[in-house]
Amino acid sequence: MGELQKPRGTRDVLPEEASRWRLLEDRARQVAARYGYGELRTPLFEVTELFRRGVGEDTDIVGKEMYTFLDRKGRDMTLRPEGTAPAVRAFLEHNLGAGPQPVRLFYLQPAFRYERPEEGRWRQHHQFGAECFGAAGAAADAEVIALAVDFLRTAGVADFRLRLNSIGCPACRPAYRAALREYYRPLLPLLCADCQERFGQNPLRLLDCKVDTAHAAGAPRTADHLCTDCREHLQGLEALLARLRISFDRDPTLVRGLDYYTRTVFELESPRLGSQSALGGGGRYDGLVELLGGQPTPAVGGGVGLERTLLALEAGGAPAPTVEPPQVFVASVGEEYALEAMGVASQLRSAGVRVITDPLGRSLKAQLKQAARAGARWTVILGEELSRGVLVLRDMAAGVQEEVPAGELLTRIDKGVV
RNA sequence: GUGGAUGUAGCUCAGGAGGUUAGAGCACCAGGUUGUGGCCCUGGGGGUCGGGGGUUCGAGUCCCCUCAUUCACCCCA
Repeated sequence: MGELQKPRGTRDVLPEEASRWRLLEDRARQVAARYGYGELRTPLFEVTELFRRGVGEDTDIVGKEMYTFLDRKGRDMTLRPEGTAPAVRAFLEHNLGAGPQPVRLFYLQPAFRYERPEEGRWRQHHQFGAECFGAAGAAADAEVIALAVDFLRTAGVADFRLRLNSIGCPACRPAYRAALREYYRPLLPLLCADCQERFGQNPLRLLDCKVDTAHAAGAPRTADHLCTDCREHLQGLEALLARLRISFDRDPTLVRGLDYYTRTVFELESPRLGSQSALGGGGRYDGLVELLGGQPTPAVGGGVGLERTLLALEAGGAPAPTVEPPQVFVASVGEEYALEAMGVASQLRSAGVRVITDPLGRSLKAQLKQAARAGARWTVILGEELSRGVLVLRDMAAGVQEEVPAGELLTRIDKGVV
């Protein structure tokens, strides 16, 4: 390795892999269109304050994972670590709340988090996300979840699990939080160091402690402490998912690390991915729009990680899509015909044919080898017969060739290639 | 951020408990065919042995540091 390497936790996508990416992105756009979501493109960076307020000061993302820098005028900026806060900002900045509701937006974009990289977790990753503003009912939750599930299915991910929970709302969460504290207080000395901290800051996250699941198992359950509205919302969502034939597991320990969620939270996970198993996730965030300065607006959203989707596809043995090979290789015999080759190639390209030539002045033998390797259906050979106005057209698969008048080349190829 | 593993050609890997010019297969290039590919034969180009420092007469091989990857934790996409 040289001294100049890509930054830690980032990846290069070479042509072969890029075709996988294009396919996946196409699928994402198709699915978004089928659900009526319009594409949103926001800047790669935002003022840091947006994430501090939007994502939450106590979260891991804001606390230790942001790529933050001062610009030349000393303004505090951050590479976007997630998509929801910028979407809300754009929703407000363009006053989308004034138009027809709900407002449905999707994005296909990178996000940046300063974490320790490993397989499945990178410092720059890409998300397909969807946000729905202005719909308070469970139908919107179901729609966003269905969209994410639909995307994974359309992409070809064979098996994944949907986990679902409700973490309540400002009306019922305080009481639940208090109940949790009451339960955990006597256990406090037994908890892991992280959990001792969580106890004070965000007791809900005590639930997804993996160090000691025994404690969480006996803890008060969210479902038993939801207010009537939240309980009905969750029941409504479950009924809708059942109607959509989307199976799910209720998981009372599912909390998620972002502060803005209310009621519904969900995660999609793959059994094939090892420790970074979440393919996607999301939830409802009814308080966020107001928190960022707008009118109270219910909203729900979610995202799916593209890298992890690709990993799950490969783990599931999905075949790699092929790069489109050239249709024609134009070969020439000797330097004197190299110019002619460029001309013929140019003419074919104007007609929309995918053509390559040999820029290295190699032997005909080597050129045919290149043609075969590149997967060209035809090889055009230019040599002395050009003086008679003909060239040689070789069918690479069949291994046969014939002389063709130069003027008929395009029609011959068209017939064969189409 | 914590703990562990790994790091030799483009790729997959050999290099017995330090010893002379670091190897193989595949890939790449050329020749065998003065104008013809996929097979075969012959030859060739490629390596700061991840990087730096140290021990030693001598280090790919031992020690330290560092970088990268990877496994788990943490967290999430």
